[in-house]
Amino acid sequence: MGRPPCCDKVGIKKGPWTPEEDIILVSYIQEHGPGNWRSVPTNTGLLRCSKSCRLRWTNYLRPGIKRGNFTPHEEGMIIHLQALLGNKWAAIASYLPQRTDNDIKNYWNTHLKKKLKKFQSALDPHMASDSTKSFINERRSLEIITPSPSLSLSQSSTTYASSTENISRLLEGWMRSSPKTNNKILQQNTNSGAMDNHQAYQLKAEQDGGHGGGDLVSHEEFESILSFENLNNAAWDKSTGDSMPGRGSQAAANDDKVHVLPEKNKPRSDNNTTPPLSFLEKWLLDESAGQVEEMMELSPMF
DNA sequence: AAAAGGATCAACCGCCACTAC
DNA sequence: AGTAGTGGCGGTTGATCCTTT
Repeated sequence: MGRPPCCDKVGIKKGPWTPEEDIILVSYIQEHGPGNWRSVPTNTGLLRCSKSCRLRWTNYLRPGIKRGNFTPHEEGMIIHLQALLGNKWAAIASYLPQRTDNDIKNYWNTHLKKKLKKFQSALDPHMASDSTKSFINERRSLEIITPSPSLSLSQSSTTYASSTENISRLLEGWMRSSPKTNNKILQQNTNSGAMDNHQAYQLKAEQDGGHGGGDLVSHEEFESILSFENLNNAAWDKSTGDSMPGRGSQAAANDDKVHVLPEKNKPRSDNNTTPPLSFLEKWLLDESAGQVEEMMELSPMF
């Protein structure tokens, strides 16, 4: 007997999410907090599987996600962590809380893998088959005598583009495309309290043409709507008694202690090769992040 | 300008781990 | 201890965009 599907496949919508669906999901989570994904499709009327809702939230909609180009520092962290942990994208993502595991995985597969391959072949054609790990270790032994300045993760995020901005953009485009539907949802959400005053105001303003130029909601304003404080206030602990599962709680604790890996994010117990985290933390944050950066600079092809 | 091929990334799938009963 | 339900993870796919010819 196989495992039953996570949801009834009949009538389940697949494929890219529409702005309308995003709004509904965000509104719901804002009110109830993330978690209990099983009930999300039922309670929202979304024709999506619970997994799909969770994925959409964690990979795209949740606050604190940084999108766009990876900085050299981030690249370095990923290369380093991949060499240490292997393809444990969630574990790697916990060290880069503004990035999702999916993003990191995609970036690795589309960019970094090639870069490293090139770099390895350039170093020594015979080395092409050597593992990234040995390469990194070699670099480490070379660089350890020239320690880099300490790095704080916060400094890597000057070009912060949170999902709140994504959503505000989304709202912007959405309002233009289907004002009728939007009016309906606006009313529903406003009535149900799922949308707060600011959101309602924003939608209304857009509809009234008040933002002719298509200005975005100010970052601070929108951030406050979807901030973790709000989510916490809303119903965080209602969900499962958990703090936000997975990387969310990381983002919430994203100030200066991001390198504390939550229990659920720790590599699975079958991965016994993972070095102690304290070691990793120290190494990555104090020492090595800059090393790979330098490595990038060393090679004209990076 | 159009076609072909490559790159990118959002989303899906299947499996595993954890938890409650 | 066994089972079912749920969430989380990593691999993969496929649609779309971009670049090259």
